[in-house]
Amino acid sequence: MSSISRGRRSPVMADVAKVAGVSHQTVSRVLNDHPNVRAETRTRVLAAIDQLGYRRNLVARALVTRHSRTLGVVSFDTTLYGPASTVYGIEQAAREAGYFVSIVSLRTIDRAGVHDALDYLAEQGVDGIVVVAPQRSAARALADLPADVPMVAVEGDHAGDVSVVSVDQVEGARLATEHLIGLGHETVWHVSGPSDWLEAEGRIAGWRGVLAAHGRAVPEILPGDWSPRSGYQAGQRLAQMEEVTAVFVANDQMALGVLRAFAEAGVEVPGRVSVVGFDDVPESEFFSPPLTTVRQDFGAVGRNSIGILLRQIEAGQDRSRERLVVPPLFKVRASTAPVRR
Amino acid sequence: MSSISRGRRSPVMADVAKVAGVSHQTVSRVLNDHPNVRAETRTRVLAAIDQLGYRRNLVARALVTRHSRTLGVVSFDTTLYGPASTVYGIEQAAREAGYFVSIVSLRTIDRAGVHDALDYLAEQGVDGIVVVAPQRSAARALADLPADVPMVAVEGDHAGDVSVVSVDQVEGARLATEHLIGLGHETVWHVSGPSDWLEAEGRIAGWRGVLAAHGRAVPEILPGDWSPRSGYQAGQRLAQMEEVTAVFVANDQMALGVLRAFAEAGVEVPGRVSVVGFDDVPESEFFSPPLTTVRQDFGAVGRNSIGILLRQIEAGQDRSRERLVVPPLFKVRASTAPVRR
DNA sequence: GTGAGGGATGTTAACGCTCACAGTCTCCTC
DNA sequence: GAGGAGACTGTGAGCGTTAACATCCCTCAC
Repeated sequence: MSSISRGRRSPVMADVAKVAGVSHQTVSRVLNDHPNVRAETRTRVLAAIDQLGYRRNLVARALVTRHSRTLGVVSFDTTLYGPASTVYGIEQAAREAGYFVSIVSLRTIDRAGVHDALDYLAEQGVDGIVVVAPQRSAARALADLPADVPMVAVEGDHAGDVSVVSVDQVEGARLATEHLIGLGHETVWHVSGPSDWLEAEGRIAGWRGVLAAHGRAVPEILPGDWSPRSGYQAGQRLAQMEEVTAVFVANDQMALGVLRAFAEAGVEVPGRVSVVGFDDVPESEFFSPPLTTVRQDFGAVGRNSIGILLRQIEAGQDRSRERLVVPPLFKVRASTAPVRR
Repeated sequence: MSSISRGRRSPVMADVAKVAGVSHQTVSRVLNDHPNVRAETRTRVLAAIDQLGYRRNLVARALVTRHSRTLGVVSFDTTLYGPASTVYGIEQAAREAGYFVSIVSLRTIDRAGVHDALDYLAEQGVDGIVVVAPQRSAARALADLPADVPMVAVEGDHAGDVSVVSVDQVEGARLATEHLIGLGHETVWHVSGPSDWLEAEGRIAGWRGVLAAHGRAVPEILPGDWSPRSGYQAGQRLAQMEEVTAVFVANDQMALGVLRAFAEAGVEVPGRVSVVGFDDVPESEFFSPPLTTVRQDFGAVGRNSIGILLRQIEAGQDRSRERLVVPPLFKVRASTAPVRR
C-alpha cells in the first residue's frame, strides 16, 4: 500500500550505477572512500547520486557487514537529571564516533525489564550496549545475560564481570562529610537515596566511613527517594531535632526539599544547620541559600563508557572487565558554615 | 577477526529449521504467529529456538519488509527538563507500539544540523521521525526537507506543512498574566526565553495580549536564556525597580534565579512582588516560596506525537498536516498574592 | 470413489548491499 | 618488446529474512 502511494521507489545502487555508466560495485567504492577509483569516475558517480537523490541503505549494509553501527542504551527514568545527562554524554560520544544510539528507557528496573530490554536490543543487531544500571537489582540482572554482545555498565556493580564506569560515590560522600566535620560539627545527619540504589549505598558508606574515622556518633539515617518531597519530609523531622547542626543530603533535589522545610520551620541555613547536597544540578547554585554540593561529571561518564565499549567492539571481545572511576568535585557555596557554639 | 574470536556464529533460521526438522519458512511462520502451523510443529520449533538460543535478525527482516520498526527522534539538549520529558514520553509510547527509538541530540540547532540529523536517520531506514523543534530556525529547516519519510514536529511552527503537536504556550502565558492582573497588579513584567525559541515567542504573545486587553502598559522585556543564571541577572535588575509588583518568568529555572536575586536584595515574594513561572518542574513546589506556575503535560505531547506519526505510517502518507494543541494547566502556589496598596 | 477445498509445509526468489575474485588497462623496467 | 606491477573496474555470490508460489495430504460432499 505504501509502495503504491509513493510514486517511484527510492533509487538503489544499481540505479546510480546505470546513470553513471559504471557497475554497482564502483558506486559502492565511491561511497566507502575506496582509494582505487579514478577521480573522473568518482565525479560521475557523485553526480549521479546527486541527480537521483540516492541515499544508501544502511540496513542492507548492516546485513552483509554484520555491523549496524548502532549502540543500544538501557536507562532508567531519563527524566532525572543524572540519567538524562549521562545519556546525553553517551549519545554525543557515540555520534562523534559514527554510531547511532537506540534508547530503551525503563519505567521500573527489575531483572525481567532489563533482560527484555537487552534482548530487544540484541535482536535489533546493536554492536554494543551501555546499561545505566544504578540499582542493585539492575546490576544483578546483567550477570546472567548472554555474553555475546559487548557491554558496559554505568554506575553498576563493580563486583560483576562486566566493564563499569562510575563516579566515585564514596569519595564524594567523604568530601561532603569531611567538610562538615572540618567546620566543627559534632556529627553529620544523612538523608539517603532509596535503598536499592548503588549510588545511595556508596554515599552512605562514604558518610559513615568519615564519621567512624573521627570516632563520631552515627545518627539514624532518614530515608528518601530522590524526590524533593521526600527531602521536604525528612527536613520537617530534622527541623524539630535541636541537636542537628549538619546534614548531608544524598542529592540536590532532596536538599531543596530540606531547605524548604527548614525555611518554613524558621531553621536558618547555614546559621543553625549546614546542608550539603550531591549532583550539582544547574539550579543548586540558586537555591536559598546556594547549595554546597558534590559535582558529578556525567558527561565524562558518558564519554568514557562509549570509549570502553568501542574498544571492546573493535577488539572483538564480547566481555572484558575494565573499570573506570570518575572523581567527584566538591563545590563549596553558601549552605555550610562553621558550627555556632 | 571478531568472527574468529567468537567461537561459533549465532544461529540463524536455517539452523533452527534443521534441529526442528522443518523448513526455515515454517520457523518464520512460527515467529510471526502465522495461523497455519500445526500446534505440534510449533512446539517443536519453539523448543529448537530455545535450545539453540536463537534470536531473529531484525536487520534481515527490515531489508525484505522495508520496515525497520524504528522511529527517529531529533531533539535539542535533552538535558533540559522539557525536552527530556518529551523524549521520555515519545520513547515510552513508541515502545508500547512495538517500535525502537533512535535518538539524535543536537548541541546547537541550525538548518544544517537538523538537515544532517534527518539525513542520518533516513539512511538508517527509520519508518518515521519526530523532531522536537522548539526553535524557529529548526522549524524552518523542516520545510525544505525530502518528504519521503513520515514526520511530525513537536513544539514546531504551525505555519509549515508538517504535522505539529505542541502545548498551547499563548494560553499558558495568558493564564499566568490574567492571574496576576486579577490579583490587582497594575501591570506584569516579563523575563523571556531566548528570542529564537517558539515557546518564548508564544509566551510573550500571551502575556502581551492580556496586558493589551486590559489596557495596561507593556513594560520592557528582560531577556533570558532559560538558565537560572539569566533569571538571576534579570532578578537583580527587577529588584531595583520600585514599580515592579508582578513578574511572569518564562520558565521555572529562571524563576528560581529571580527568586534568589529577590531574596538577596530583600525583596519579599509574594509580599512585595509576585512571581509566576512556566513548566512546573518537580522542584518548583519546593522553591522559596513554592512557585505558582504553568504546567505542561510533556508526556501527553510525546504520546500524541507518536500517535500521529504511527497513523501517518500506517496510512502510507508521507506528510499530512495534523495539528494538536495540548492545553496547559495553571498551578497556584505561594509565590503570588494580591497587590499591596 | 472422486474432486474440490483448504490446512500445513516446502521451494525459490527477492531485498540492497559488500566481499572476494577476476579481469582489463596503463605504465615502467630491463 | 616482453613481463610484471599496480591502478582501476566488473562479476558473482551471499548476508538472513519474508513473500509468492508450489506441493502434499487430509477431509468432506456428492
